[in-house]
Amino acid sequence: MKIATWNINGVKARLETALQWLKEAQPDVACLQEIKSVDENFPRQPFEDLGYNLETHGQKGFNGVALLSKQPLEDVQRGLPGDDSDEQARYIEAGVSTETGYVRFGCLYLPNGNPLGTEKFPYKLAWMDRLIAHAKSRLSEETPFLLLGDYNVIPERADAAKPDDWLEDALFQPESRQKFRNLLNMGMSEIVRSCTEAPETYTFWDYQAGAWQKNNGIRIDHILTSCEATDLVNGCGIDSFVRGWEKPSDHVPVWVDLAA
DNA sequence: ATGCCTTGTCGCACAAGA
Repeated sequence: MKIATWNINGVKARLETALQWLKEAQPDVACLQEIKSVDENFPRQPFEDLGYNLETHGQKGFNGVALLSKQPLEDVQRGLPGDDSDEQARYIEAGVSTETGYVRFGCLYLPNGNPLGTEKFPYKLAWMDRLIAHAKSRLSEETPFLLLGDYNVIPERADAAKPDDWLEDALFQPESRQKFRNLLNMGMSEIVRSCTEAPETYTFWDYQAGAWQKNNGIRIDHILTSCEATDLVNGCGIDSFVRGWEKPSDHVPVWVDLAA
């Protein structure tokens, strides 16, 4: 099965682009971020017409995540545990039954954290602590589990075309990168890096200053897998061609193919 | 050094993104 993640930057603005990509890429599961829609206004019908089951966790104007799946979505969980006062819609999790068992996946939109010096950066770090705690709980189940999404973290210098431009940015702070590594040190695998060592592998290009044309990108959309999920990985990819389409998102889809 | 674009909200500009 093919599981993809994509920050679409607005489901209404991206509707035709998203449908076109789904028809071409044919993911079994798609994790969408930044839907920027409340649940009741999400354009469900065109996705359902393509054969997808759909679960959303939205809010007005900003953020918002959604899951699409050709198989029924089971045990849907909205919101990241650990802070009942957090009203930002940034996490949704569910599972699907396959011929070989059960695969569970979390779709995340990790806080940006900029600008530094405001309450936004500690919110990002606290959110990452909650993600680490939740991952620890899920990993203890010793079943195939994936965390896919827009992490808003540049893990290494090689993950930015111009790493020095990001030194004062929340995406590349030592604290952000350390907490990302904490997830890996718990035993999760970062799939794209383990599938390819190709240089200039990015998932985001700013709309401004011709970043796409200059390939001035960063790699911030990631797929992390539990050991049990890592064992199932057949391959992965980045659909960077979507960035060259009309009316693109500034992010592109990233996917993993599982023997499940 | 700043803005460069884009989206959504709602108003005819602004916040937020990264």
